[in-house]
Amino acid sequence: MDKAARQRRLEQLGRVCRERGMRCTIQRRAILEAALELGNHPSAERVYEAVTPRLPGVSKTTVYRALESLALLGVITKACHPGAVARYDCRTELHHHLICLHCDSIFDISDEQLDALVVPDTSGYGFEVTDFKVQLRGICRRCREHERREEST
Amino acid sequence: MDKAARQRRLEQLGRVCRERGMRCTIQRRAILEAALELGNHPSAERVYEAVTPRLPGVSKTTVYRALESLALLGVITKACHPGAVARYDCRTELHHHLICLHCDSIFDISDEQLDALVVPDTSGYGFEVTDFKVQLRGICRRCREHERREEST
DNA sequence: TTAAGTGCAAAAGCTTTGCGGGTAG
DNA sequence: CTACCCGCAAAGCTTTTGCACTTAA
Repeated sequence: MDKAARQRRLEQLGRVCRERGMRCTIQRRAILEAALELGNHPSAERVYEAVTPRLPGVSKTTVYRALESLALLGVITKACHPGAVARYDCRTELHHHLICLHCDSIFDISDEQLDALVVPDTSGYGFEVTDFKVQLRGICRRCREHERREEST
Repeated sequence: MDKAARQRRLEQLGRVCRERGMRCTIQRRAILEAALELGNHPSAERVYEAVTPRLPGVSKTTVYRALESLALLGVITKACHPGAVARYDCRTELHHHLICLHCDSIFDISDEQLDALVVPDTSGYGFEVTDFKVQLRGICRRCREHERREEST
């Protein structure tokens, strides 16, 4: 994501905060910035590492709380993946995930056909769909190469 | 899932174990049985509770390890959802998930249109897709009713 | 027989909570 | 000014690990 785009996201944060009566603190701004620069579905831990240099002394608690707040505001979203750690997704536009069942990596993928998916009627379940995401599960390049190397020995 | 179906799954376990040189222990059988009876995407904790009465003294460690093994064997799969705890999915046939962003519940949904989804070419990423799943994200009936009740007060 | 699997206890993460003090609006 | 937010420390959960013992094949 380029600098201008990140700038726009920070402005979005300010706007959304005002709308919801939440504060746009330097911590939240810095944490959003760091998450945007990291890009690829960082864990809270990774974000913490990235924020520390630009905001020395920030606490891990704050990172957790800020990410939760940002997700609540809809500025980022919680990512869904197999495994234990919560991961965050900084892209808000519709996109999908390649999930490696071996190393738990997540890769973004954009595809018009996937976007055009027809969401079925879920009113029978009383369920209100707000969003959808396609998970393509399998093995990533790195893990495949690893496996091949092990087989050849 | 009815008794006959569960029986078939236990036989599947035996078969797959033999193929892969893994043992079909009473623990693994009991843990699979418990997971099948629970049905709805149980956490390791829930499975542990369900196994205990039928296999007193089983350790939580074993439940974790057995679920991991069962997933490795492909007898169950790890579910992917937003939130921290690992969840397991006992249905192996193609199906999709309604995910409540509020309470993290997962509901199964079957839909031919979703099943017919065209998996895009991911060879450019070096990624080999083995499986896919559509996540429809939103708010479940219960959480919606909760919200409505709170608003009216 | 014997390698894979299990139980126990303890450690290792990841995440949340309570509280006093700080600060954006 | 004051309600919201932060940092700290400590607790709470889930999950993993090391090791000696057991057991399925």
